[in-house]
Amino acid sequence: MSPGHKKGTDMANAPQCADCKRINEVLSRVGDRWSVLIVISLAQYGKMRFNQLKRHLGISQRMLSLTLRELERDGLVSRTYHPTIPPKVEYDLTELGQSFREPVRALGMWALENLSRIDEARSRYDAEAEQAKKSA
Amino acid sequence: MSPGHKKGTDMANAPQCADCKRINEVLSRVGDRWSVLIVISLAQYGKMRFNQLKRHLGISQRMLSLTLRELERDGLVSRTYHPTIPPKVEYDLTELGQSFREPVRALGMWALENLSRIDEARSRYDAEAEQAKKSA
DNA sequence: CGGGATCCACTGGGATACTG
DNA sequence: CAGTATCCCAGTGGATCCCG
Repeated sequence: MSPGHKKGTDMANAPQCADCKRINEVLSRVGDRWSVLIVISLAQYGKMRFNQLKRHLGISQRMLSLTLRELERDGLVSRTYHPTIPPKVEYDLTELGQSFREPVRALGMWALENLSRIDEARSRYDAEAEQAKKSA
Repeated sequence: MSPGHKKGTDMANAPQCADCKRINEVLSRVGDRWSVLIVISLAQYGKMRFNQLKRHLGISQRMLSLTLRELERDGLVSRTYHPTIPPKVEYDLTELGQSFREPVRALGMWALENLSRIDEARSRYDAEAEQAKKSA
């Protein structure tokens, strides 16, 4: 397989619990940043073209192409090629991709709602760490 | 900061849309595999000790320690140190961590339900790719 | 037991440059 | 326009050894 882009952990022979392995497997598939962002974009705007996605996401065309292929392979995204000149390719969510929107949105909403709280916790933590360092 | 573990993309000066940046930021925080798995474990079993988590997840102690610190910093996990001999440290979810369970569970459920469908799509895709290669 | 410090391999991912 | 192919660096993360 091409350079870069290979997912999943193997960790020699991880003796972990079956559930974790399962979930791990799952996250390895659709869990990366770009996949999620692509799905969200398509969900929001419908059919999109390659460069349109590229500009919208601020993703390098390498990662876009790689990730789109994976998503197509996983059956979340459909790719339609129009052999015109210049060529035109449109990407869209499949049924499966659509069904993925909900959980993703839930996670996104939580994140948006709690980002500030996380930031607070961080500064608090960092401040305390700073204190601890001074009294050394 | 210590070796390894730094999240987030910068992509030079990504001209992407604000939403995407925001979501990206969010995913950078609590979006990695280990964070999710740790939260799930704690959610399921309650307070857990270091090596207990380690064994349960099949995670290297380096990543466990790193990830736990991040989670504590982000205010999702609490750390209680018992200065006994031998020492005993317990990790648990905070309120914020608890609230994170729901969206995570939603995602997990979707994944579990659709894993087989993804697998199907994959073999289909791979088979077709194989075909295409033969007629070359 | 609960980590910190090192070392090292692999991979994610950006920057070109080239093709159809 | 829609990619593919290279190159290459930085970050991720496992393995080890060590210490209180």
